[in-house]
Amino acid sequence: MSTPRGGADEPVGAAVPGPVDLWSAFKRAHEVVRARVIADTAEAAGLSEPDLTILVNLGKAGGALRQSELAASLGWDRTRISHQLTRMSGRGLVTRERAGGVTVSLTDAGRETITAVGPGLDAAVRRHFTDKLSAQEIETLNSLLRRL
Amino acid sequence: MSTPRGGADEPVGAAVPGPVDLWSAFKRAHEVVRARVIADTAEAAGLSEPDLTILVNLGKAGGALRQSELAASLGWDRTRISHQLTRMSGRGLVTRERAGGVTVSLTDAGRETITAVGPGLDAAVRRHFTDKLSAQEIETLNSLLRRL
DNA sequence: TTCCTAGTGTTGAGATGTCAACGCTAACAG
DNA sequence: CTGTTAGCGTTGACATCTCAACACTAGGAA
Repeated sequence: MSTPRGGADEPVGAAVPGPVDLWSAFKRAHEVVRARVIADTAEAAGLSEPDLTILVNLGKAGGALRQSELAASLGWDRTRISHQLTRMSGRGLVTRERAGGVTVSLTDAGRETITAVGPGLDAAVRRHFTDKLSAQEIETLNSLLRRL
Repeated sequence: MSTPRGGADEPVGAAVPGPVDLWSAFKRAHEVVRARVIADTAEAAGLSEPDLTILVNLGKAGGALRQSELAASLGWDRTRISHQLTRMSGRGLVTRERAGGVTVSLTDAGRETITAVGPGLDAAVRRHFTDKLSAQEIETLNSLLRRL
Protein backbone atom coordinates (compact mmCIF):
# COMPACT_ATOMS: atom_id res chain seq x y z
CA MET A 1 0.00 0.00 0.00
CA SER A 2 1.19 3.49 -0.67
CA THR A 3 1.04 6.03 2.08
CA PRO A 4 -1.71 8.52 1.47
CA ARG A 5 0.29 11.63 1.18
CA GLY A 6 -0.24 15.14 0.00
CA GLY A 7 2.99 16.97 -0.22
CA ALA A 8 6.04 16.69 1.95
CA ASP A 9 4.84 17.76 5.35
CA GLU A 10 1.10 17.75 5.24
CA PRO A 11 -0.34 17.14 8.69
CA VAL A 12 -3.04 14.51 8.89
CA GLY A 13 -6.51 15.90 8.84
CA ALA A 14 -7.98 16.73 5.46
CA ALA A 15 -7.30 13.26 4.07
CA VAL A 16 -5.94 14.58 0.80
CA PRO A 17 -7.11 12.21 -1.93
CA GLY A 18 -4.32 10.56 -3.87
CA PRO A 19 -4.08 10.44 -7.64
CA VAL A 20 -5.88 7.12 -7.83
CA ASP A 21 -8.75 8.46 -5.76
CA LEU A 22 -9.18 11.42 -8.06
CA TRP A 23 -9.11 9.05 -10.98
CA SER A 24 -11.77 6.89 -9.37
CA ALA A 25 -13.94 9.93 -8.80
CA PHE A 26 -13.47 10.87 -12.44
CA LYS A 27 -14.58 7.43 -13.58
CA ARG A 28 -17.54 7.50 -11.25
CA ALA A 29 -18.71 10.90 -12.41
CA HIS A 30 -18.34 9.86 -16.03
CA GLU A 31 -20.37 6.75 -15.47
CA VAL A 32 -23.13 8.48 -13.51
CA VAL A 33 -23.60 11.29 -16.01
CA ARG A 34 -23.45 8.90 -18.92
CA ALA A 35 -26.10 6.63 -17.44
CA ARG A 36 -28.46 9.53 -16.74
CA VAL A 37 -28.08 11.19 -20.10
CA ILE A 38 -28.57 7.93 -21.94
CA ALA A 39 -31.58 6.99 -19.85
CA ASP A 40 -33.22 10.31 -20.73
CA THR A 41 -32.43 10.20 -24.43
CA ALA A 42 -31.31 7.01 -26.16
CA GLU A 43 -33.20 4.55 -24.01
CA ALA A 44 -36.29 6.73 -24.06
CA ALA A 45 -36.21 6.43 -27.84
CA GLY A 46 -35.46 2.71 -27.96
CA LEU A 47 -31.82 3.26 -28.90
CA SER A 48 -28.54 2.14 -27.37
CA GLU A 49 -25.75 4.58 -26.68
CA PRO A 50 -23.71 3.54 -29.75
CA ASP A 51 -26.85 3.81 -31.86
CA LEU A 52 -27.33 7.38 -30.70
CA THR A 53 -23.68 8.26 -31.23
CA ILE A 54 -23.76 7.06 -34.83
CA LEU A 55 -27.04 8.78 -35.60
CA VAL A 56 -25.89 12.09 -34.14
CA ASN A 57 -22.70 12.04 -36.17
CA LEU A 58 -24.47 11.11 -39.37
CA GLY A 59 -26.98 13.88 -38.71
CA LYS A 60 -24.26 16.47 -38.20
CA ALA A 61 -22.70 15.39 -41.49
CA GLY A 62 -25.93 15.82 -43.42
CA GLY A 63 -27.09 12.23 -43.36
CA ALA A 64 -24.27 10.32 -45.05
CA LEU A 65 -20.57 9.59 -44.55
CA ARG A 66 -17.87 7.26 -45.72
CA GLN A 67 -17.58 4.49 -43.17
CA SER A 68 -13.92 5.24 -42.59
CA GLU A 69 -14.66 8.93 -41.95
CA LEU A 70 -17.36 8.02 -39.49
CA ALA A 71 -14.88 5.82 -37.66
CA ALA A 72 -12.23 8.53 -37.64
CA SER A 73 -14.56 11.23 -36.39
CA LEU A 74 -15.49 9.04 -33.44
CA GLY A 75 -12.07 7.58 -32.76
CA TRP A 76 -13.56 4.13 -33.23
CA ASP A 77 -11.95 0.99 -34.57
CA ARG A 78 -12.84 -0.33 -38.04
CA THR A 79 -14.28 -3.54 -36.69
CA ARG A 80 -16.29 -1.76 -34.07
CA ILE A 81 -17.97 0.43 -36.67
CA SER A 82 -18.52 -2.55 -38.91
CA HIS A 83 -20.26 -4.63 -36.25
CA GLN A 84 -22.30 -1.68 -35.04
CA LEU A 85 -23.50 -0.74 -38.53
CA THR A 86 -24.40 -4.35 -39.24
CA ARG A 87 -26.69 -4.31 -36.22
CA MET A 88 -28.10 -0.89 -37.01
CA SER A 89 -28.85 -1.68 -40.63
CA GLY A 90 -30.64 -4.76 -39.34
CA ARG A 91 -32.78 -2.41 -37.26
CA GLY A 92 -33.47 -0.23 -40.26
CA LEU A 93 -31.64 2.87 -39.03
CA VAL A 94 -28.96 3.09 -41.71
CA THR A 95 -28.05 1.66 -45.11
CA ARG A 96 -24.66 0.85 -46.60
CA GLU A 97 -23.68 1.15 -50.24
CA ARG A 98 -20.44 0.26 -51.94
CA ALA A 99 -18.92 3.23 -53.79
CA GLY A 100 -15.17 2.95 -53.82
CA GLY A 101 -15.32 2.57 -50.05
CA VAL A 102 -18.60 2.17 -48.21
CA THR A 103 -21.03 5.05 -47.78
CA VAL A 104 -23.32 4.98 -44.76
CA SER A 105 -26.64 6.81 -45.00
CA LEU A 106 -29.51 7.49 -42.64
CA THR A 107 -32.77 5.82 -43.58
CA ASP A 108 -35.97 7.82 -43.23
CA ALA A 109 -36.54 6.10 -39.91
CA GLY A 110 -33.05 6.99 -38.78
CA ARG A 111 -33.50 10.60 -39.76
CA GLU A 112 -36.81 10.88 -37.95
CA THR A 113 -35.28 9.32 -34.88
CA ILE A 114 -32.36 11.69 -34.65
CA THR A 115 -34.58 14.69 -35.33
CA ALA A 116 -36.81 13.65 -32.48
CA VAL A 117 -33.99 12.93 -30.05
CA GLY A 118 -31.61 15.81 -30.79
CA PRO A 119 -33.12 18.59 -28.66
CA GLY A 120 -33.66 16.24 -25.75
CA LEU A 121 -29.99 15.31 -25.78
CA ASP A 122 -28.91 18.90 -25.37
CA ALA A 123 -31.37 19.39 -22.52
CA ALA A 124 -30.30 16.20 -20.80
CA VAL A 125 -26.63 17.13 -20.90
CA ARG A 126 -27.43 20.49 -19.36
CA ARG A 127 -29.64 18.95 -16.71
CA HIS A 128 -27.25 16.22 -15.64
CA PHE A 129 -23.93 17.92 -16.27
CA THR A 130 -23.32 21.58 -17.03
CA ASP A 131 -26.18 22.95 -14.92
CA LYS A 132 -24.45 21.48 -11.88
CA LEU A 133 -21.27 23.43 -12.53
CA SER A 134 -20.44 27.12 -12.11
CA ALA A 135 -19.22 29.18 -15.04
CA GLN A 136 -15.83 29.23 -13.37
CA GLU A 137 -15.75 25.43 -13.11
CA ILE A 138 -16.85 24.98 -16.69
CA GLU A 139 -14.02 27.23 -17.77
CA THR A 140 -11.45 25.29 -15.76
CA LEU A 141 -12.84 21.95 -16.84
CA ASN A 142 -12.88 22.86 -20.49
CA SER A 143 -9.26 23.93 -20.46
CA LEU A 144 -8.13 20.95 -18.45
CA LEU A 145 -9.95 18.30 -20.45
CA ARG A 146 -8.47 19.45 -23.71
CA ARG A 147 -5.01 19.09 -22.27
CA LEU A 148 -5.48 15.40 -21.50
CA MET B 1 -9.54 29.92 -28.56
CA SER B 2 -11.30 33.21 -28.32
CA THR B 3 -12.68 35.36 -25.59
CA PRO B 4 -13.67 33.35 -22.56
CA ARG B 5 -16.67 35.51 -22.19
CA GLY B 6 -20.28 34.72 -22.79
CA GLY B 7 -22.38 37.50 -21.45
CA ALA B 8 -25.65 36.52 -23.03
CA ASP B 9 -26.19 35.07 -26.45
CA GLU B 10 -23.34 35.15 -28.87
CA PRO B 11 -24.47 35.05 -32.46
CA VAL B 12 -23.11 32.35 -34.68
CA GLY B 13 -19.39 32.05 -34.31
CA ALA B 14 -18.67 28.93 -32.29
CA ALA B 15 -16.62 30.74 -29.67
CA VAL B 16 -18.10 29.20 -26.55
CA PRO B 17 -18.46 25.44 -26.62
CA GLY B 18 -21.95 24.20 -25.83
CA PRO B 19 -22.88 21.67 -23.15
CA VAL B 20 -22.71 18.76 -25.54
CA ASP B 21 -19.23 19.78 -26.64
CA LEU B 22 -18.02 19.89 -23.07
CA TRP B 23 -19.59 16.50 -22.52
CA SER B 24 -17.86 15.12 -25.60
CA ALA B 25 -14.54 16.47 -24.35
CA PHE B 26 -15.21 14.83 -21.01
CA LYS B 27 -15.86 11.48 -22.64
CA ARG B 28 -12.79 11.78 -24.84
CA ALA B 29 -10.53 12.67 -21.93
CA HIS B 30 -11.91 9.79 -19.91
CA GLU B 31 -11.33 7.36 -22.74
CA VAL B 32 -7.80 8.57 -23.48
CA VAL B 33 -6.62 8.48 -19.90
CA ARG B 34 -8.28 5.14 -19.31
CA ALA B 35 -6.63 3.56 -22.32
CA ARG B 36 -3.18 4.82 -21.35
CA VAL B 37 -3.39 3.84 -17.71
CA ILE B 38 -4.69 0.39 -18.52
CA ALA B 39 -2.07 -0.17 -21.19
CA ASP B 40 0.66 0.66 -18.67
CA THR B 41 -0.71 -1.44 -15.84
CA ALA B 42 -3.41 -4.06 -16.35
CA GLU B 43 -2.45 -5.14 -19.84
CA ALA B 44 1.20 -5.16 -18.91
CA ALA B 45 0.32 -7.68 -16.19
CA GLY B 46 -2.01 -9.81 -18.28
CA LEU B 47 -5.13 -8.40 -16.64
CA SER B 48 -8.24 -6.73 -17.98
CA GLU B 49 -9.49 -3.44 -16.58
CA PRO B 50 -12.29 -5.06 -14.54
CA ASP B 51 -9.80 -7.61 -13.20
CA LEU B 52 -7.59 -4.79 -11.98
CA THR B 53 -10.49 -2.87 -10.49
CA ILE B 54 -11.62 -5.86 -8.45
CA LEU B 55 -8.11 -6.71 -7.29
CA VAL B 56 -7.38 -3.13 -6.21
CA ASN B 57 -10.57 -2.95 -4.19
CA LEU B 58 -10.01 -6.28 -2.54
CA GLY B 59 -6.47 -5.23 -1.74
CA LYS B 60 -7.61 -1.99 -0.12
CA ALA B 61 -10.06 -3.98 1.99
CA GLY B 62 -7.35 -6.32 3.26
CA GLY B 63 -7.93 -9.18 0.85
CA ALA B 64 -11.56 -10.12 1.39
CA LEU B 65 -15.03 -8.57 1.09
CA ARG B 66 -18.65 -9.56 1.00
CA GLN B 67 -19.67 -9.71 -2.64
CA SER B 68 -22.44 -7.19 -2.07
CA GLU B 69 -20.03 -4.74 -0.43
CA LEU B 70 -17.63 -5.11 -3.31
CA ALA B 71 -20.46 -4.33 -5.69
CA ALA B 72 -21.58 -1.33 -3.65
CA SER B 73 -18.08 0.12 -3.34
CA LEU B 74 -17.73 0.03 -7.10
CA GLY B 75 -21.27 1.03 -7.99
CA TRP B 76 -21.56 -2.18 -10.00
CA ASP B 77 -24.62 -4.27 -10.66
CA ARG B 78 -25.07 -7.61 -8.89
CA THR B 79 -24.98 -9.57 -12.11
CA ARG B 80 -21.94 -7.74 -13.36
CA ILE B 81 -19.99 -8.63 -10.24
CA SER B 82 -21.21 -12.19 -10.43
CA HIS B 83 -20.13 -12.72 -14.03
CA GLN B 84 -16.81 -11.01 -13.45
CA LEU B 85 -15.99 -13.04 -10.35
CA THR B 86 -16.93 -16.23 -12.16
CA ARG B 87 -14.35 -15.41 -14.80
CA MET B 88 -11.74 -14.32 -12.29
CA SER B 89 -12.10 -17.37 -10.12
CA GLY B 90 -11.66 -19.41 -13.27
CA ARG B 91 -8.37 -17.58 -13.75
CA GLY B 92 -7.37 -18.30 -10.19
CA LEU B 93 -7.34 -14.71 -8.97
CA VAL B 94 -10.09 -14.96 -6.35
CA THR B 95 -12.16 -17.52 -4.48
CA ARG B 96 -15.76 -17.39 -3.30
CA GLU B 97 -17.17 -18.94 -0.13
CA ARG B 98 -20.70 -19.04 1.13
CA ALA B 99 -21.00 -17.53 4.62
CA GLY B 100 -24.39 -15.96 5.06
CA GLY B 101 -23.75 -13.99 1.90
CA VAL B 102 -20.75 -14.72 -0.29
CA THR B 103 -17.26 -13.69 0.75
CA VAL B 104 -14.74 -12.98 -1.98
CA SER B 105 -11.06 -13.46 -1.17
CA LEU B 106 -7.82 -12.92 -3.01
CA THR B 107 -5.90 -16.07 -3.81
CA ASP B 108 -2.13 -16.06 -3.35
CA ALA B 109 -1.79 -15.45 -7.04
CA GLY B 110 -4.25 -12.58 -6.84
CA ARG B 111 -2.40 -11.04 -3.93
CA GLU B 112 0.95 -11.29 -5.68
CA THR B 113 -0.52 -9.74 -8.78
CA ILE B 114 -1.97 -6.73 -7.03
CA THR B 115 1.18 -6.24 -4.99
CA ALA B 116 3.19 -6.21 -8.18
CA VAL B 117 0.85 -3.91 -10.06
CA GLY B 118 -0.12 -1.46 -7.30
CA PRO B 119 2.83 0.93 -7.41
CA GLY B 120 2.78 1.00 -11.19
CA LEU B 121 -0.87 1.95 -11.14
CA ASP B 122 -0.21 4.92 -8.90
CA ALA B 123 2.64 6.05 -11.12
CA ALA B 124 0.61 5.61 -14.28
CA VAL B 125 -2.28 7.65 -12.97
CA ARG B 126 0.11 10.43 -12.02
CA ARG B 127 1.87 10.29 -15.36
CA HIS B 128 -1.24 10.29 -17.52
CA PHE B 129 -3.58 12.31 -15.34
CA THR B 130 -2.72 14.32 -12.25
CA ASP B 131 0.76 15.39 -13.36
CA LYS B 132 -0.91 17.23 -16.22
CA LEU B 133 -3.03 19.31 -13.86
CA SER B 134 -2.17 22.19 -11.55
CA ALA B 135 -2.90 22.00 -7.83
CA GLN B 136 -5.63 24.54 -8.40
CA GLU B 137 -7.22 22.44 -11.12
CA ILE B 138 -7.04 19.29 -9.03
CA GLU B 139 -8.83 21.14 -6.26
CA THR B 140 -11.59 22.34 -8.57
CA LEU B 141 -11.91 18.99 -10.28
CA ASN B 142 -12.13 17.10 -7.03
CA SER B 143 -14.92 19.27 -5.71
CA LEU B 144 -16.82 19.26 -8.98
CA LEU B 145 -16.62 15.53 -9.60
CA ARG B 146 -18.05 14.67 -6.22
CA ARG B 147 -21.04 16.85 -6.92
CA LEU B 148 -22.01 14.92 -10.04
C1' DT C 1 0.78 -8.86 -67.23
C1' DT C 2 2.17 -10.13 -62.65
C1' DC C 3 3.45 -8.97 -58.18
C1' DC C 4 3.59 -6.10 -54.14
C1' DT C 5 1.66 -2.92 -50.93
C1' DA C 6 -1.60 0.00 -48.57
C1' DG C 7 -6.16 1.04 -47.42
C1' DT C 8 -10.65 -0.63 -46.32
C1' DG C 9 -14.19 -3.67 -44.63
C1' DT C 10 -15.80 -8.21 -42.91
C1' DT C 11 -15.90 -12.18 -40.07
C1' DG C 12 -15.51 -15.29 -35.95
C1' DA C 13 -14.11 -16.00 -31.32
C1' DG C 14 -13.68 -14.57 -26.77
C1' DA C 15 -14.38 -11.05 -23.04
C1' DT C 16 -17.40 -7.90 -21.09
C1' DG C 17 -21.93 -5.46 -19.84
C1' DT C 18 -27.07 -5.46 -19.35
C1' DC C 19 -31.57 -7.33 -18.72
C1' DA C 20 -35.11 -10.51 -17.12
C1' DA C 21 -36.04 -14.58 -14.76
C1' DC C 22 -35.00 -17.78 -11.39
C1' DG C 23 -33.34 -19.98 -6.83
C1' DC C 24 -31.91 -19.65 -2.12
C1' DT C 25 -31.90 -17.91 2.62
C1' DA C 26 -33.39 -15.25 6.52
C1' DA C 27 -36.84 -12.69 8.99
C1' DC C 28 -41.38 -12.25 10.05
C1' DA C 29 -46.49 -12.70 10.25
C1' DG C 30 -50.55 -15.68 10.17
C1' DC D 1 -46.09 -25.01 10.43
C1' DT D 2 -47.25 -22.17 6.28
C1' DG D 3 -46.97 -18.25 3.59
C1' DT D 4 -44.92 -13.79 2.56
C1' DT D 5 -41.45 -10.60 1.76
C1' DA D 6 -36.90 -8.84 1.01
C1' DG D 7 -32.07 -9.37 0.09
C1' DC D 8 -28.53 -11.77 -2.32
C1' DG D 9 -26.54 -14.27 -5.95
C1' DT D 10 -26.77 -17.03 -10.30
C1' DT D 11 -27.97 -18.04 -14.91
C1' DG D 12 -29.07 -17.54 -19.93
C1' DA D 13 -29.81 -14.59 -23.74
C1' DC D 14 -28.34 -10.93 -26.11
C1' DA D 15 -25.69 -6.53 -27.19
C1' DT D 16 -21.31 -4.67 -27.31
C1' DC D 17 -16.14 -4.38 -27.71
C1' DT D 18 -11.57 -6.10 -29.02
C1' DC D 19 -8.36 -8.95 -31.41
C1' DA D 20 -6.59 -11.74 -35.13
C1' DA D 21 -7.31 -13.40 -39.52
C1' DC D 22 -9.11 -12.94 -43.91
C1' DA D 23 -10.88 -10.72 -48.42
C1' DC D 24 -11.31 -7.08 -51.70
C1' DT D 25 -9.79 -2.97 -54.19
C1' DA D 26 -6.71 0.41 -56.09
C1' DG D 27 -2.18 1.99 -57.34
C1' DG D 28 2.08 1.47 -58.70
C1' DA D 29 6.66 -1.41 -59.62
C1' DA D 30 8.84 -5.28 -61.74
